[in-house]
Amino acid sequence: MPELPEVETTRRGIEPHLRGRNIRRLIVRQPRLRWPVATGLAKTLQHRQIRQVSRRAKYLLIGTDKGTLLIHLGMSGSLRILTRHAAPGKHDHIDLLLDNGVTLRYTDPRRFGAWLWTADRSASHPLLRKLGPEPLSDDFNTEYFYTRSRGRKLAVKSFLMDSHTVVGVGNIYASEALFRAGIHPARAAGRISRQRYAALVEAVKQVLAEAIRQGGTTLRDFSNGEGKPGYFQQSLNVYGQTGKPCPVCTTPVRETRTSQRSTFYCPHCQH
DNA sequence: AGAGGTACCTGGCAGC
DNA sequence: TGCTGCCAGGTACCTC
Repeated sequence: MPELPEVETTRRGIEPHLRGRNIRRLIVRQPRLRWPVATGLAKTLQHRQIRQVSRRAKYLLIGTDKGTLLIHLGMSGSLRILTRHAAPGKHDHIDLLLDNGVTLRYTDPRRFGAWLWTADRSASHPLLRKLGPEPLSDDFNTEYFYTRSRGRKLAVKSFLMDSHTVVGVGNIYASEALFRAGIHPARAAGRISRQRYAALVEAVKQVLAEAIRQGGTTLRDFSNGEGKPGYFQQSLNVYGQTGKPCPVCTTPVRETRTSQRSTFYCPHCQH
C-alpha cells in the first residue's frame, strides 16, 4: 500500500488532528508487528503531548515532549482518524486515544509495519541513521546520484529502490520514474550517463510530487486519514499496465522481474 | 564492499 | 465449492 506519497498523504491527513493533543491511552491488541511493540509503550506514551507529526523516508514521526514515536506502515498498514467509537476489526491492531475523544487507529493485515519509541526528540533512531537523502530535497541531485552510481553493477531500478541511495522510491514509482526518464530498468546503474541521471532525478521528483498532489495511488484499499482514496492511479503510465499501449508510442507495455519485484516498462521508449 | 536471496504475514485471485 | 500456489505497495538481515 504505502510508498512515500501515501505516507506523506497520511501524515497530512492525521497531523491536524494530533498536533497539540495529549495522549490519553494506547491500546495494543496485537503486538506482533515486524518488531514486537514494546510492552512499556502504552505507559511511555500516556500523558505525552504531541508536538508535531513529521516524516523521514516512509517513517511517520510523532514528536512528543519526551521522545518520538516512529510508525512504519510496511506493505499493508494504514492509519485512520476516528471521531466516534467504532468496533475494531480483525486487523485493527493499535488505537491511540487522544484527550479530545479522537482515536488514531492502525490497521495492518500483513503486520510488516512497526511502532517504535525513541527517547530522543530529534528522532535519531538507528533505523533512520543510514538512510539516503529525501527525494524531494536538494540533497538528492544529479551530482550525488551519478557519483554514487559509479562502479555499481546492479540494475538501475534496484539502485533507485535502495534506501541507502535515496529514500521513498518504492516499486510503483521506480517503474514510473524510469519510464519518464526513458531508462530501461535492467540497465546497470554504473553504465548510465550523467545527463541521463539528471533526467532520472527530475523524473523521480516529478512523479513523487504529482502523486502527493493527487493523494497517493490507491491500488487496493489505501486511503488517507479520512478514508478518501488517492487518485494517482489514473496517472500510471506503465505500472500494472502489462500489454496495454504505451501512452507515448503505443508499443505494448512489458512486464519483467528485477530482484523479485514486478517491473513494468516500454521496450520502445526505454533503453 | 557489493550483490542477491530470505524472511516476516495475511488475503485475494487464478487455475485446477 | 475447495484446494494449491502465487502474487502483493517494504526492508532488515543473511550469505556468498
